[in-house]
Parts: sequence; C-alpha cells; structure tokens
Amino acid sequence: MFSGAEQVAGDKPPGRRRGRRRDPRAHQAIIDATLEMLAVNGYARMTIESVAARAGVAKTTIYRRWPSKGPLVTEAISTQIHLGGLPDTGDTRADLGAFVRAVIVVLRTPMIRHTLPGLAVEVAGNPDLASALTSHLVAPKRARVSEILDRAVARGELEPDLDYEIVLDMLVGPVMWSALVSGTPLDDAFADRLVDGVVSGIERRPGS
Amino acid sequence: MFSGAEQVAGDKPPGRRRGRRRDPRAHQAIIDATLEMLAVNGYARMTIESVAARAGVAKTTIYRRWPSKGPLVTEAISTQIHLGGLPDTGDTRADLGAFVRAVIVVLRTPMIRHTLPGLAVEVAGNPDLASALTSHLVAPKRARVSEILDRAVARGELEPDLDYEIVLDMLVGPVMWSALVSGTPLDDAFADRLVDGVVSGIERRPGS
Amino acid sequence: MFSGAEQVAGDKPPGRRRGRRRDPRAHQAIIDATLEMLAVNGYARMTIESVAARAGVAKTTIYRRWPSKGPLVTEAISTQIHLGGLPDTGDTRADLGAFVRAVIVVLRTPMIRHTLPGLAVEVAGNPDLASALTSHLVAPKRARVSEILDRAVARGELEPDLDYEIVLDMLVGPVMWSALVSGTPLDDAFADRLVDGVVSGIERRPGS
Amino acid sequence: MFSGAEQVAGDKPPGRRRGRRRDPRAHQAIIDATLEMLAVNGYARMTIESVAARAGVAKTTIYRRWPSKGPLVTEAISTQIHLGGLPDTGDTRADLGAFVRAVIVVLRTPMIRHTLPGLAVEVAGNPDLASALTSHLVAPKRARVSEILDRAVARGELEPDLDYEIVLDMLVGPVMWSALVSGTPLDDAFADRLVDGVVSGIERRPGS
DNA sequence: GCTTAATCGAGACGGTACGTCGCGTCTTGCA
DNA sequence: TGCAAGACGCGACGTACCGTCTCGATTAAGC
Repeated sequence: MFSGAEQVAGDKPPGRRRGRRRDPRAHQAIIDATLEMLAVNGYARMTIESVAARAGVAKTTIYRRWPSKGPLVTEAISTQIHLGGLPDTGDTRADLGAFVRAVIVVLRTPMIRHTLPGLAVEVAGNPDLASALTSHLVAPKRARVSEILDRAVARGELEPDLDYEIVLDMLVGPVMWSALVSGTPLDDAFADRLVDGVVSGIERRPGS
Repeated sequence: MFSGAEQVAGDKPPGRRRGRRRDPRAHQAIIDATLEMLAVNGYARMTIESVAARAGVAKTTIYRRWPSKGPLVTEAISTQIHLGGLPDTGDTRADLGAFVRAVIVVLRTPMIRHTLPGLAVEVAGNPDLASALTSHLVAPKRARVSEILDRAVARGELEPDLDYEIVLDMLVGPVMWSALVSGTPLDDAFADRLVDGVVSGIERRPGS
Repeated sequence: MFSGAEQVAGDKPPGRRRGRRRDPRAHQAIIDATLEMLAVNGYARMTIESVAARAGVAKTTIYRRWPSKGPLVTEAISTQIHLGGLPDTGDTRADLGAFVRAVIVVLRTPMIRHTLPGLAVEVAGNPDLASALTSHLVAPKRARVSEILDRAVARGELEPDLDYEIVLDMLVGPVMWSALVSGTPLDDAFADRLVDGVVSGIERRPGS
Repeated sequence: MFSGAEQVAGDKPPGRRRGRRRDPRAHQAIIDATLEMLAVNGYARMTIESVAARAGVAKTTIYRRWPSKGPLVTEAISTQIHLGGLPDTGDTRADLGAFVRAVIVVLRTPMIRHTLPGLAVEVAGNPDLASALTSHLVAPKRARVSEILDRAVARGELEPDLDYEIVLDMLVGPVMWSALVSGTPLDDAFADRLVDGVVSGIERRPGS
C-alpha cells in the first residue's frame, strides 16, 4: 500500500561520483545537533545556523544534504520514532491499547512535542515534505494498526469491510489533539477510554 | 465550567485611563489586514511588517496591542470562527454529524488551514497563548457538544457518567489530524463514518 | 555691540494671555533634568523623552516651550556658564591669563565637555541657534576680553588699531581645540604658554 | 613621535584568514556613498541605511566593517584631507601662512564643515575614536608644522626649546573655532593676521 | 458664577532608523 | 570534489525616539 521508498534527504542522484566523498561523521553530527536544538528550542526557534555551529560543521555542508529545515527535521526525528514491537495478545482492545500507549509515549517526549506542530506548518505548504513525513511517520503506524485489525477481522470481531483509514484517524487524531491543543492528560486511562470508545462506541447498549 | 472571559490581547487593565485612547479603527484595520495576509501567505510567511503596511498603521501600533504574532493571529481568527446555530433534531447521530460537518467547514477555509498549524507551533511553547486559544476556540465547541450529549443522556441514549471530554477529543481530533497530517479527505462521508464509529464503535454486533 | 535680547526659548508672543499660565516649576524642572541628562549621557544621547520622564513632565510641556533639542540645551547650559568677575591687575598678561583660566574651568566641567560639540553640530545647520549661542556664550566672553584690551591700549601696551576679534579667536580657539580634539592638557601651564605666545609671539627677540 | 599606523576601521586581526575575503569594491562604494551623504545632509542627518542604499550594499556589510557611524565617517573624510605639499620659502611667516591657508581650504569644504562638529560629538564620548581621529587628521598637520618650525629654529629665528604643541594649537585652534562657532570670516586676511599674531605677538614693540 | 481659553499629565499615533538575526548563496584555501 | 570559514544581499525583527495629536482635569481672566 505504501512503498516506503521516498527520499527524506540528500542522497546524491545515482550518477558517477568523483572527488572527495561526503563525510558520514558530518552527517551524524548534524542529525545529533538538530535533535539537541529541537529539544532545547523547539521547531520554530531552531536555526540552521545554530545546528551548524553545534555540529562543528559549515552551513554549506548542511545545505548540500538537505534543501531546508523541514526535511532535515523530518529525518532527524524519524530516527527517534520507533513504536517498538507490539505484542499479539489475541485481544483487540489490548492490542489497540498497546498501540495507543506507544503513540502516547512518543508524543510525550519533549522534543517530539516541540517539533511536530512546527513540521505541520511546513507540511501545510509543502506537498513533498508532506509525503515524506507521511511515509516515514504515518505509514509505519498505519501498518501496525492494519495488522491488529487484520487479526481481529480474522477472529470475526470486526466487519471485513471496515474502513481502516478512519480507524487510524480515530486512534491517532485524538491523541495528537490532546497533546497539542485540548490538553486532556495523556495517560493510560485516556488510552483505555479512547480504545473503549472506538471499539464499543459511546452508545448505551441494551444488555450492558 | 469555562468562563470564556480571558483576554486574548491588548486590553489595558481597567484602572484609570488617561491620555489619548486607542483608536478602534486602527484595531479593526489590523485584524482585517492580518486575516488578509494569513489567507495569502499562511502563518509562517505572514509578517508584522506587511500587516502594518496593509492596515495603514505603524508597526508600533501593532506592538502596543499585541506582544507578538501568536496572540494577534489568535484574536484575528477567533473573530472568524462561528460554528453557527446547531439544530436539535432529536437524533444524536444527526446532531453530532451536524457538529462535525460544521467543524470541517471551518477547517476547509484556506485561511484557517494555512493558519492553524502555525498557531500550534506557538502554542507548544507558550502556555498563555495556549489558554487563550483554548478559551476562544475550543471552549465554544465543547459547549456545543455538551448540549448535544446532555440531550442524548436525557433521552436515555447515553450513559449518564459518560466522559464528555474524551468524546470531544474523539470528534475533533480525527478531523484536525486529517486536515493537517493524514490527508484523509474531509467530506460528508468522513463525517458520517466518524460519527458512526464514535457512537456505535467499530466492533461487530451480534445482531447486526 | 550685542543686545543680549534674543530669545533663547519659548516666551509667548506679546498678545493678550488668557487661561492657565505656564507653570514656572515645570520650566525649572525641565532645565534641571536637561542638565542632569547632559552630564550623564552627553549631548548626542540625551533625549527629550528622558528629560520629560526625569522632570516628571509631559513631552508636550517641553515642546510648548522649546522647538527642539538645540535651543533647550542652549538655555540649560547658558544658566551654568558664568565667567565670574575678572580682576583688573594692571598687568595685561595676568588679566588675560585669568580670562583663559576661567574659560578652561568652564570647559573642564564634564557636562560642558559632553555638550559643546553636540551644540556645534546643531549650530552648523541652524543659523538661529547659532546666533542664540553666540549671544549667550560668546558675546560675554568677548566683552571681558574687550575690557582687558581696552585697558592695555590705554596703558600704551597695545596698538590702538588692534583687531580684537582675532585676539579673542587666538585665546579661545586653542582652548576649545585642546579640549575637544588635540588633547593637550588644559592646565595653568597651558594658559601661561598660550597667553605668552599671544602677547609676545613665538619669534626670537634680539634682546632676549 | 606619532606612528600613524593605527587602524581606523574594520581590518581583521592579522591571524589566519579563511573563508571569503571582504570585497574591496564594497568597501570603496561605502566610503564614496558616505561622502556623498555627508555632503548632502551633514553628519547628524546621515544614516547608515541611506549609505547602504546609495552604495548598493547590505546594511550588514557596513556593520561588519565599522561598528558605528563615527569610525565610518572618520575613515571617509580622512581619505579627503590632504594638505598637499607645502613649499619651503625660507620665510617662516610665509610657510606658516601657507599651512594655515591649507587648513582653511579644507575647513571651507561644505562636506567637511557639515561633518567635523558631528565627529567632535562622537569623539567626546569615545576615546578610541578620538585617537583614530587624532592619528589620521591631526598628526599629519603636526608633522607639517614641525618641519616648518625645525627650519626656522635652524635659521635661528626661533628658540630651540619652543613648545611645538602649543604652536600647533595656536594655529589650528582659532581656525576651527572661527569655522564652527565664532563665525569670523576665514579668508587670507584672517590667515595673515593669525600668523602675524602667533609669530610677533600682539604686544607693541618699542622699535616698531 | 459662568464661560472660555490655555496648560498640565498621560499616552496613543504615524514615522524613521536603529542594530541584530537568520536566511540561502557565494568565494577561498586546504585536504 | 568536500569541507570549514566566513562575506554577501536580503528581509524582517522588535525597540527607541521623534514630533504631533487627542484626552480629561486644572486653573485663571473676562464677562
């Protein structure tokens, strides 16, 4: 469904390469410095200039690899987001709960919290960045949820024609919204109530 | 529950006012110019300088009222967001659907779409702005949903101890998420599926 | 020779006056504050705004009396410059020496030293101010020197057709120049050498 | 006695220079533009902004080289002041007269007249600038006068222990004073009377 | 006493220029 | 070629003062 093959950043096009090769230590130093500056200042106040200084690298060395702030940050934070292995418990609620909790853990990282909305700004006016971000950050989550839902469908707990997209939106959207705007505390109770709502609905059941 | 009385910007404390009063026409011209520049350039590329020029006002006149871009934009867009009157159809799904559609209409405005993520950046590092934004933009929505849920509880369709907060998060979060990041098309079908999911859950029902 | 009747500042034209009279305490407070700010910051960094604040007075109250910084400062420092009574010793060198020393005393006041060149800037582009400054600061000195020279002529020590103007320039110019630019120390030795040079010339005399 | 080697501005310390070198054309364009703006507006109304615009250069390029207006102007006008070769006539009065007339020519240049008092303001509060100004503008004059006096001493016309400093002050001070404040016309007659006064004194001579 | 006019403090207003920051591009000399 | 260094043109920042203009509150003088 999603190729996962997009470039986030600065690999040279395939043509023959001559002359001095790019220093991989510079690359890593830049990524590290980017993460540091993001954690300290947040997205809006992070500057290429400060990243270069922190990394002990010339500005040109950064611009040679990434065209602008957005892709650099995307690559930097994509190195930090691993949902980790999610268990197959055989219980849909438990599986989805584990997923939501994993997302919450990521969003509670100060660096991530400082950074994501800034990325969203860029995304709003930059389709290339949008697809890069999507493929690196959203697609993997989508895959996780798809697996969980596939298993639930196989167990007969969910309708086979369920719209997976909207389920993902219903699980991730509220978490993001709470993290960024509404301020609802992001804890295990939140995760449970959310999963419960998504699975069972809020409607009163005759037999409950 | 929510007073709604916070100041977004530049009202002087009520104490004795002496000297020339602030010109309300300047105030309005600034708000109008801000909205124009937001629509044209989006949040990140909107500059105070251009707003001042467009409004025919000195930069200092803007800084005298708002300390920075964030609060100015908050006030400007808060003048533009009216969910309008929501009908009482007697049907919970229909009422919530009308609410979600109203939110979608707002988020599809180009100006709003250009602006909200930028605001989110500021919010991430500025608690004052966060509470201002919450009280002006989020609280009114919360009130609308509360009314709908109150009526549904009264009809016996929902449990009386339902957590309203999370319902709001579940309705608004996915819409914001889709608008900003995931790119799921925001149309009536989306609204219907979302409301359906929230009300009934995704779980397969014995009798369905 | 010089009337001394020029206006330095803001007396109203003679016409009938009704309404509230100008507060002389405000006038004095402004002059005092001006002198303070001059002493602290020098001419260039003195601002009308700071003078108003220091004097506890509105800016308009200053502008009502003085059209700009130059005349205000002129009036302020002209209250500070009194050469004092110069003695008639019967000895031309002693008399002129006393005059030069008095000028030196004035120019060594920090406030004066900070202020005079700034005034010169204004003077360079403002003939009205130039004549005000001349009449308040230069004319009195001229008068003093004229008296001394008159007495010397009467004693037969100087030629009757001596050009008084250039003598004044030769006495005051070097002192100003040393104070502002060349940095030659302004002490009694300087005064003595200067007077000696002016009176006797630098030329070697046969009989000396 | 005076090295003449002080820096007026913006030369980097001698250490290893890496990176792009400063563009000498920009340097020259800035100096030229500065002189133009000085001639038109005088010191006080000359702005860095207008100089940058006139020179076709970014403001930062100016600030990179000169910390402020004072040193910039000092360097600019120091390129304009050449007393020219002074003749050795064998006659002390003629030599000094030529020197004074050369100074007068410089001070009658509109740009110089507009500029010098402004510089004096800066000098009054900035010792670094003072020494720069001294070494570039005053020291060369001092050298000229020294040569003239040396020759006169060699001819036996002046005492060998004459204080050269005060002679310089006595020649330059009155000219500056007349130019800036007293308003005595600066013409050849002034030069003659001044030199005569300095050489012979104002005192009546028995045999004259 | 009432009117009228000027002054007072405070402070908003349209401006101009400031000096700084960061951008993304462009040399320069070494590796 | 890559790289560190750093100058460059540029755009915007947020601030400081400028000199002018309301305001409401005093404070006389003339009616």
